[in-house]
Amino acid sequence: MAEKYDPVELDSKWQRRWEEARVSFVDTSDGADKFYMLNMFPYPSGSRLHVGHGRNYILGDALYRRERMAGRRTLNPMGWDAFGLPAENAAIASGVPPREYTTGNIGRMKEQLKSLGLLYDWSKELASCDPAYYRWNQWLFLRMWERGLAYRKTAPVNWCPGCRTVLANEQVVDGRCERSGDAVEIRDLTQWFFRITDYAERLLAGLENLDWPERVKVMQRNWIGRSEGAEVFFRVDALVEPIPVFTTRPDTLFGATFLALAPEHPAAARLAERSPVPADLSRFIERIRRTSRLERESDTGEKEGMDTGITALNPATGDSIPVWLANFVLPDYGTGAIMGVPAHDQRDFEFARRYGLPIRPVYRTDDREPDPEEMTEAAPDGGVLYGSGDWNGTANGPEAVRIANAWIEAHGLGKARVGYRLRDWLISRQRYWGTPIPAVHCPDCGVLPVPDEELPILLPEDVAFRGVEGNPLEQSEAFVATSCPGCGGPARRETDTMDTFVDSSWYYLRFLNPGDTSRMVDSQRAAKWMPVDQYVGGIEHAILHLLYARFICRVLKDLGLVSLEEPFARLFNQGMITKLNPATGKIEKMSKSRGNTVSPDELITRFGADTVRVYTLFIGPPEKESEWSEEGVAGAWRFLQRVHDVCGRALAQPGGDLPADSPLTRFAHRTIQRVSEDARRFHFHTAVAALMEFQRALADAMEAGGEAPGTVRWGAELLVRLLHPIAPHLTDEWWERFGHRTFLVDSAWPSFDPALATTERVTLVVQVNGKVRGRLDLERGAPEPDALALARADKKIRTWIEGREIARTVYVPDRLLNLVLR
RNA sequence: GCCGGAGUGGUGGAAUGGCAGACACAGGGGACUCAAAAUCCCCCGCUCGCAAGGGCAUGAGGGUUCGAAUCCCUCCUCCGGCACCA
Repeated sequence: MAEKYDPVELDSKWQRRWEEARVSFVDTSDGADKFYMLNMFPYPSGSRLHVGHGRNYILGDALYRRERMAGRRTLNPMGWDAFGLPAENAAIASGVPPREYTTGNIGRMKEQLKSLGLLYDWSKELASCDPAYYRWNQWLFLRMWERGLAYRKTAPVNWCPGCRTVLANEQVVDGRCERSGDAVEIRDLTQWFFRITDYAERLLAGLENLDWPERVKVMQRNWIGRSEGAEVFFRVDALVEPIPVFTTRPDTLFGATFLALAPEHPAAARLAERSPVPADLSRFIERIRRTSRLERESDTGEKEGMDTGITALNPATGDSIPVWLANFVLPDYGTGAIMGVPAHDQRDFEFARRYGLPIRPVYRTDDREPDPEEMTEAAPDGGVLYGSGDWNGTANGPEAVRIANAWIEAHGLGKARVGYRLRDWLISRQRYWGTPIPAVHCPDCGVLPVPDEELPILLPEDVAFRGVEGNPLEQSEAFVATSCPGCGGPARRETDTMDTFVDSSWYYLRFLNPGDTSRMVDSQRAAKWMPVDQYVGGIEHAILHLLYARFICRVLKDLGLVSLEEPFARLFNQGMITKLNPATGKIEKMSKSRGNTVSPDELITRFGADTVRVYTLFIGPPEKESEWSEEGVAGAWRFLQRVHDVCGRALAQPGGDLPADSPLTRFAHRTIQRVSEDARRFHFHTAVAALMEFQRALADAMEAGGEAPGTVRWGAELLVRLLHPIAPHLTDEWWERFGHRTFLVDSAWPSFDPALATTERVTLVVQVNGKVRGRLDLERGAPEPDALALARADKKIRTWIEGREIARTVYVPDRLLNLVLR
């Protein structure tokens, strides 16, 4: 009987050995056979990892080990997305300084990752809160500023009263702060932005050839939200300059019966002044502006507006049309002003009906002109243009838009234009724990960039958090007081810090030269190692992080630092782990706040890391969500016990030569094929199933005897090799006991002989009229006549075909014979 | 509302045009044991039948095909994303 399987001892033994041998170290100055594998770097939170987090890392490590065994020089680095609000909130709650808090969390989290047997190249570890890292955020910011890609503007912004900071649009979910859940207010503040909209077209085009999940690409496409149309100028009484309007339907220009501006529109206040009812309009503007984003968005049905009493000119018809202010016109999309075409736009229709504005159809079908009086909703697309001058008779569609655009341009009334839903990236945060923005405010010279030589602008560490209102950096006179880089006079530093998504938008490059003090990116190493070949992380980053990273990579390309636009060649999003929430009685995503977490720590102590890994990978297809089961863990444990046991018995067998052809060797080759294909698709759950079957076959063969000497031993060694990416500790142990002196990650992934990955005999399914009526055992590759003869002779099948004519046979060799009667 | 994805035993799931339910979990039975634990073996979709065997079954309905969980159409449900985007 083999000795007891003691996983805890094996865990510590092999984790120590791997670390001592620096088994995961990669020299990135050499790019030969490179494979860059990357898990999204985590935020080092104060709570322990649960098995839901574990899935991401275990999957990554299995892929990494498998890629190593396939012979690639695989880089698998890890770092820390270490800036962010929780550390600052902890400082406010408990007084622990953010750096101390963060450093402590990193230490604990690193130990936890190691306890799962994950092999990261820790020599490249980085943390975004390290000045050696964030100084390059500042450097990048300055380069972007020089190029007009970073700029300041006063804008109505999303303000989270709970976090006391501005949020990006992406961080507002259902009108609430994605982090704290507070209702978001609208405030006017001067903020720093990155001009991501300049890159909208390139970001959209780049999606085409990415090997990414389709759903993520679709989400990004929708987020960028490209639409083709035209910008048309409307002359307005009482204003000198015309109001530009963006429309995707320039072909309906003759049907525009009113103009509507967002209350936030720059011209709205001036229109109010010159209107017959200035006070009413001012109140309306104020009321809409103060409305929180939540209310304005939840208010989907209520379209509200106010007539300015001023008129504009429809440039196509020459008619006077009223100018309104309306709450459904968004200030930050298009031009913040629309032409209202009630006959052909549902929103405009509802607005026109509510306020009695004229409705003028411009498309008709089959000689029937729609009667505005009878319309209950905007007309559906279709028909041909009428009442539209030269455009009359054109069918609804792209051609009509083309004709309209040409006419508008020819008459100098506007131009064809592409609009995007995407808005510029607001990067200012009125918080402490982030990268200081390297700008200086001088009373004489204005806002000036910090000279490169002064970088990094260090975050002061002696700042008070408890009982402090506003941005803590403003409290630090030592930080704020400086001299102007222009005139040398007294000046004040910018106290906003950068959104932490800036940190995570280029860290994948920094793993190639983490300690480099002379430059942000090592272009030569980047040329050798980029792109990341396989990126693994949660679907929750489908838009934010992944879009920003693709943007910054393009900026770095334009700066000449890298030569590629797409940083992540392949992306994989693992599904969440769910579990019953005792509070709600529902199956929900595992999270600390829901109180339904399972800690890997206890499981590792009881069963060892390999059991946690096997079960996590076995639980289901990794791209889907899966429910955690305590009982399932025990099943994984039993499997590893059996592997241990079968290896123990195989050790007593003679080792040696490649075994001869036998049922077991054929099953083994088939298993290599299955596991290899499954691993390529990340389907470790079916790979584990195949290995469970193989383990059983091996044990049965041992029991039965009859295999040639050496075959069983060879099979056990094969089992250990195939199982290594999934259960590394147990398998490295047995690899050593079997007399090998290498680590399994440094051994070759087994290859199979296609001729042996099949059985010699096959079970042929015999169908009669498509229904299974029997099975035949015959030699692989048997010709159809042989199979047919056997089928006719079969007693069971005969009863089904007796006395009837076979009209047709369908024969799929080695699989199926279908007899179609009559 | 629009755009994606999914729906298979008691449960997680397998099979992506060719034997539906691999592999597990739970459950039932048995072996070993003084006993228990552990371990091992057998059974395990529904239904008719003593049995041999038959019928039904992959959310619902229809279609294509010799053959459909898989492809197509309509509908239902659930999950995710977006949502006055002009």
